[in-house]
Amino acid sequence: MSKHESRDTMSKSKRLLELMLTVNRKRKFTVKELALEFGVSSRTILRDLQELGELGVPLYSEVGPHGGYQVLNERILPPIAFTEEEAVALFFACHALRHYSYIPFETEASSALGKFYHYMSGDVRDRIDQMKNRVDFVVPARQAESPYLSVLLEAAVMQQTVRIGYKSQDTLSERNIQPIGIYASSGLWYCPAYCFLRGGVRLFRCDRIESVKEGDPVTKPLDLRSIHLDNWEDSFSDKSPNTRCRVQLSEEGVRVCEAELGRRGLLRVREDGTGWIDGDIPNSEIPYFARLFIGLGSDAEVTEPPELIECMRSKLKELLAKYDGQDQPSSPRT
Amino acid sequence: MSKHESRDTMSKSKRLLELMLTVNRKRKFTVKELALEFGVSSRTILRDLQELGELGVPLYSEVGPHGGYQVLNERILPPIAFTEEEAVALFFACHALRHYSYIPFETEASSALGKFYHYMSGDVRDRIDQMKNRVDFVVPARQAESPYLSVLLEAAVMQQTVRIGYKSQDTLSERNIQPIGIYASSGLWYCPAYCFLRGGVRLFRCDRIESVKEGDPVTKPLDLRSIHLDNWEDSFSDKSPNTRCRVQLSEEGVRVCEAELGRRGLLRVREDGTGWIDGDIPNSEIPYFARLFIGLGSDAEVTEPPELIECMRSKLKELLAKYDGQDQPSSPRT
DNA sequence: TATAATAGTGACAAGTATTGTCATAAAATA
DNA sequence: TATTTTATGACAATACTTGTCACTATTATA
Repeated sequence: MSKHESRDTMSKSKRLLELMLTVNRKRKFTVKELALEFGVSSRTILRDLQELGELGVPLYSEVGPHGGYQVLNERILPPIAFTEEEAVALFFACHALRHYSYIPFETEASSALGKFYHYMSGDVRDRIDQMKNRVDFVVPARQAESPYLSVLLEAAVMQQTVRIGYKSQDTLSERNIQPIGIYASSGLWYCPAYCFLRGGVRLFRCDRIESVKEGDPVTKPLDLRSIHLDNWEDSFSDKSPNTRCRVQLSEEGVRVCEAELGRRGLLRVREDGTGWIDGDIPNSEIPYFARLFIGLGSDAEVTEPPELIECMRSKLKELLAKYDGQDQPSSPRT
Repeated sequence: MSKHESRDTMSKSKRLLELMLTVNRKRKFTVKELALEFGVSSRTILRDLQELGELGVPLYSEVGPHGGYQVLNERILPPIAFTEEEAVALFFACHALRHYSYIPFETEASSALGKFYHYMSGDVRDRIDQMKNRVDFVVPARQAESPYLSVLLEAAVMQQTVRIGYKSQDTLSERNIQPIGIYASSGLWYCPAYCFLRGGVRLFRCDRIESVKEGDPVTKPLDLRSIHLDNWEDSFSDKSPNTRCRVQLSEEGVRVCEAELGRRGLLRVREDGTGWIDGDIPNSEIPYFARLFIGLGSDAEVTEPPELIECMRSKLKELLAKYDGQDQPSSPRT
């Protein structure tokens, strides 16, 4: 049963196009195979393949048993109809990626970008040239080193465990984890993962991962296929002791908190743009929140918990002591 | 002089491919025109065009003088060879755009994304499916409204002036500006522009632009073609009174400051990851910097200017008063 | 080493598709 | 109405495509 309409009465041009799609679907194939599928002789397929090669499809062949044709490395995308707006959007999406010094794809997107650009028709290209340095998506310039992104992503996709060396507050520890995924936020890469050391889901900062080895063969991977970036937080932070936290926020406060803890689902926003935080936070994060709300100044008003307020108070005192009654630093750095 | 090699001895298949490119370059054309260009008869071109139509190129024709063929709306990109890695990178670049609720392109990138996805061969698609919710580029979730992005961008590209209503610190003012470009940073859109009211380059936050009208016909556009996103800061902040600012930063402090003021060129980084700030800041921004460095706590150590330290001190005292000796808010909000 | 599987080339005849020409129609425009 | 343009049909000449056959070369494997 042929998937293609009337493959027996197909014109050469159409056959070539279909052939292009077919050889890209199956990367490896023999002449006879295609001849049967298309209902033409092997000789014809051979001629067609040669023509495809001249047209730019990178074909490679090997003779002998288990030999055959292969599409080298690259795939040909069939002709795609893009509107001008779409092409432009696509271009700038890729363009934005150039800000990331570390991305989990081995090939740089810039080569794809170049091809795209090269094949676009004249006036779209002109438009892009004009817009090129008039619109941008900025991410923080210098980013912490994260050389293991592709390994972590691969492990997440393949449901495998890896053994990482992780530096948290000057403590270097080694543990088996099974990554759930990776994401970039404010210039840093994060990796939520099941941690076999702690027996639960934890969030790791990729720049603090100092080494990645193959997973311990003893620790069997779990089935975490149903846990991914959109829902991993449900399985997170249920273990450590929590405290209820409530904070009133001004419009500006809402904006900052969205940037900082958008993914945690603690934040509620009123219609007028102001909002509040109400939810449980792990005790271990109290210092982090204290710093956040101090930075917000009058745009945040913490009402709970007392521990957080106390922590803020002590930090404030410390800072005040540092800057009070002096215009020179108390302990200059080297 | 034909751009194409041996157009007179071209096989039909090749001619069709070239034709596809040609009709997409010139969006409007007549049959006779193409016949001459390709060195074949009009009848042949007519037949070819019909075939192109059947192959999916959206052609439209009108008879009569000034009639002719048109490619409707969409462009066909010629077949492009992408490596698997490239295709994946391209996909995720577009995927990342979905976080932006406001982008300056009228068409959503998602439609381009859909087409891309649709035409990709099976196993690349599988790979993308598996990676889809395992890797992400996060930008702050809810973003301030910025409905005028495309107008501003258009004005920047076209070197035109626009008249905006701008809200800065509760003051609503109207002024003519000539946009230099737009960029997104930490969830907000910014628009550097020449401000005819202030007579210099200023930075505007797009969510504070309340209205955009056509530029005043009296204010003639300047030639700002040589000024764009990569260099506009050179023409910026030379007018307002500045003060030298010096701050020592820990590793963490460097990271935050890079995110906040990466584009200003004030920041220097040492090899060990720590760094310092040394440069002129406008006096008007002292409150902003005060808040920033208070938020950084012990990760920042301000040494200059005294005004900034004084500002921080007063803010600290205010905050301390707010949170001192109370566990309930002093003035609960409604 | 022999065998089978595979690509690759060349020649040729039969068949098929492509092309140009001519005729004609229809629509739009000036 | 004359002109420009798309659009369609018929037909013959030509060019291309295809299958078959014969043959070579390479490689893995029995």
